[in-house]
Amino acid sequence: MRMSRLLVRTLREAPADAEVASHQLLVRAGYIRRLASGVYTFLPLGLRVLHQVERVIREELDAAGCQELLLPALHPLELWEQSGRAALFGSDALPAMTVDARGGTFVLGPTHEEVVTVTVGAEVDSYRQLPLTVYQIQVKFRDEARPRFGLLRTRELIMADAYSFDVDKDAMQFSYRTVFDAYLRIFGRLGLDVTPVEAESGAIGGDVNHEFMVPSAVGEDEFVSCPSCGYAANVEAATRRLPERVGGSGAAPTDLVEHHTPGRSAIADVVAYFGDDVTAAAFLKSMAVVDAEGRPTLLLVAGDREARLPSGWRLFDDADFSAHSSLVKGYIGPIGQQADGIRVVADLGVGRDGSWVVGANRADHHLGGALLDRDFTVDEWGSFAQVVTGDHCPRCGEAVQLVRSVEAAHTFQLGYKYSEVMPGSDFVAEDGSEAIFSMGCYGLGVSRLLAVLAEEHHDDRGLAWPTEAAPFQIHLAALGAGRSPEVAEAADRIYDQLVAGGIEVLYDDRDVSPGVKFADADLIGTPVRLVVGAKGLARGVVEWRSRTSGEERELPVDATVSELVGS
RNA sequence: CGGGACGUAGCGCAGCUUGGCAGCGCGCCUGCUUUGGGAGCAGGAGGUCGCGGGUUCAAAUCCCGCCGUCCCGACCA
Repeated sequence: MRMSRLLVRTLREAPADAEVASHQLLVRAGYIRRLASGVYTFLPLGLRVLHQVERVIREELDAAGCQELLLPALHPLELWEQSGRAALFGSDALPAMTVDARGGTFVLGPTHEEVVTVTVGAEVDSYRQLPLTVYQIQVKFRDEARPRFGLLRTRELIMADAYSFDVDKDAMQFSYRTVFDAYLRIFGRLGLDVTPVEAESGAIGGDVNHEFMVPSAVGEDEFVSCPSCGYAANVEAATRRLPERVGGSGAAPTDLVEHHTPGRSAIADVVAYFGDDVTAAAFLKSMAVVDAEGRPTLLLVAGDREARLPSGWRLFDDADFSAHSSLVKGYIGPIGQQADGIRVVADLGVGRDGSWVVGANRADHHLGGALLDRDFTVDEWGSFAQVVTGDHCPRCGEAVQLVRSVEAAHTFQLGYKYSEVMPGSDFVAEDGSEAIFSMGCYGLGVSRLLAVLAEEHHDDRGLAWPTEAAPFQIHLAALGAGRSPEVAEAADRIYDQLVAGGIEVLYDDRDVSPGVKFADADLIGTPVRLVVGAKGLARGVVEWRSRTSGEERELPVDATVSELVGS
């Protein structure tokens, strides 16, 4: 590609709406442009990187035995009603993406489990056709409340999503592992340091699932990592263990004392009421929730910890509160809850010795001196506090640390979640009985990967793409070609021969000063820069330079092409 | 959805407090000179000052409403 013809304009300054390095550089180097908040155009350079990433994905998924297809981006709303997710997505997200057209109401597809299940279900009638894993690379739409950081969090995004169909759970787990491994190879080839972590499944559903995390300061996720045993889990799913108890505190039992605490329902406010002698750790945070089975539950966590709501649990809404008069919003406490049919579950940390300050279940009042087992009881113990750095690994007990990261992919063992609700998911099993698919699904954020790659591979001068993702392999710059026919002739010849040799070359044939060419080459970030100039030509060489390492070599003019094409 | 900030030429910004000819740098066009790390000189084009309303002799500037954009939080398939 001759740069004089390429649709690219590099910017010396980043636009004011770009906050993080990846966003600034992708815009400055002319890869992307914003059309609306969270909606981006891929200019030719950006599209080339996108195609490179897609190529790696296709090669690895194809090699793993997956088949590519393309599902519609527009889904009949009925499909979402059949799966029950139209309601699950709530009152705003899905309706915001519905389109009324002649022929019905459609949804701008946010994800494709429903469509793929009915599609494959219509084609597969026998176990002989299984196992089967299909994938697509497709645009998805999400009613993103807050688009952020350029391509990292958008309302329209490109995703590679695979779906496996198997005869039973064991076979599904084998397929899961196959795609899982393919994803690891994809990230490896793209030069990304990825950690698979245990995660919550959210609205996709299913049992076992993993997020593929790339550690990054701009990440919106955090995962818990154990340097000792390798345990890794999203903070939303991570659990901890308490160290062995060495003995009771010996603290004397205290009396239950009522305190008048009007308007102080937040822990920090109550702590302020008590002053310096009591810390947040002495308060019992009591949250009214509905657990995954729909049971009204009181969740207890020490006041200095954040609670972690397991998947499927939700906070009380106003209707729940009016149905349970024993729970007074803002002044909830555990005392006597079982009598009102409320199950009490507590984080392990609540098992410590000593007294607690608790809500009095009476407006504007708290109780001090509450003791476990004397004043309140716990029906079930677990790890319900959000894990923090220094907590103990649930597997090996060593101290864990938190790692900020970007979620690059998410894989799920769905099992029968979709096949039992979507029509056509049945097939005849080997023994002649009727069975339904055991499924897995695997999403990889393709457009987001551009941001992650740019974030991880850049310096203060610009981007520095890994070879597999680079828009071009070689950036060829001719210096002063306008006043030196020899330079122009040599550069043209090298360009033609490199292209003939199958190498993707960006040829800077523009009539601009050397400084501009060097600066643009650094900004655009092609792995190798070749410079043809009068200086080098006089000594019979062209200059080779690595964008990432800065290494420089001189190649004989006549051997340049053969050396580069050969390697 | 809650909190905050911003909106002036393609990009980055000043001007607004105290109302009075719409500016600067980069980029763009023409010419000449220059040419190994974002060149110099000369000339030029480009604006509904986000939109609507109000106050005023006069509004980029003051007031009201709306829209858009970014940041923090909530949410996140």
